Amino acid sequence: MSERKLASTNIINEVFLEERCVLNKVLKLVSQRWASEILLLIEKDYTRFTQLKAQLEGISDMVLSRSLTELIAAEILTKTMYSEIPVRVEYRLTDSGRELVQLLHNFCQWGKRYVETGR
Amino acid sequence: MSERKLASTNIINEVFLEERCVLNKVLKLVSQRWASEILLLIEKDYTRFTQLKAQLEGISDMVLSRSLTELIAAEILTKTMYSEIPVRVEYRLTDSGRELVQLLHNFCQWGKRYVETGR
DNA sequence: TGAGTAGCTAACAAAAATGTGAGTAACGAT
DNA sequence: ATCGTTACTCACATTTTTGTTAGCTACTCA
Repeated sequence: MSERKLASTNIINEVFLEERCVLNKVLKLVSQRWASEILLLIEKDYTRFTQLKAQLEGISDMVLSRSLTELIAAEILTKTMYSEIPVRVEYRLTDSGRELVQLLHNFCQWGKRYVETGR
Repeated sequence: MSERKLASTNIINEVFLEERCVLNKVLKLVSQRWASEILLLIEKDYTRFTQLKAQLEGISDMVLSRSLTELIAAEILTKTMYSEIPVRVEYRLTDSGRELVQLLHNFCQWGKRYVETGR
């Protein structure tokens, strides 16, 4: 309590882990709230903003938008805008995104076998 | 700003996702800070508290202890205490834990192929 | 002119995750 | 009697994640 830290230990630890194994970056990405569901929905062909929003009860425009932006930055999704009226925007999985979704399905199966016991 | 929420939207959304697919519970578990590294270290036979701590630069006793407790609660790890002097405690993977670690290796490989491009 | 549609964004607030610092137990060695 | 060891635990502070509210654009239809 005597001195202040210049960089938060929180970040130092995060960097330590991310440099130790890229796994930690991957987990951070997909474990963000809504991220995995968004990927699964897009895989099932819910490719538009409004379609995703309709499936994700409780999400706000802003939160959905922020999540999509992060997945695009990670090159897991692409965004295509069509000059129609009103505007149409489609989100799709990249090749790496498609592979990632397969890994998510594996986690899901693991969970069904070992977790599936109430909250 | 006019009214208070009885249950936080945060929790409502979390429950929505966890009920939608067990995947969300699994991700939450393994994406907790240090969790994946702890599992990988135990797989490599760093089974004691002090051994783990020595490998995880920057972690405090309390944080390591909390992480281990959560992994035990999820039945991914077991804890065995030996009445020696001083006390010896060993953490080991359960069967489901061993399977989970395999899935983590897959994620790691995905990351090596597609992320591995600086922070 | 006013309402509706699709898809956003910024500033801020609430909540959860993560970390700190000090303390504990039980025993052996000095 | 005090120190060192291993393996913790508690109350609380900090930082990050997640959500809220109120906007905006650009165009169409009535």
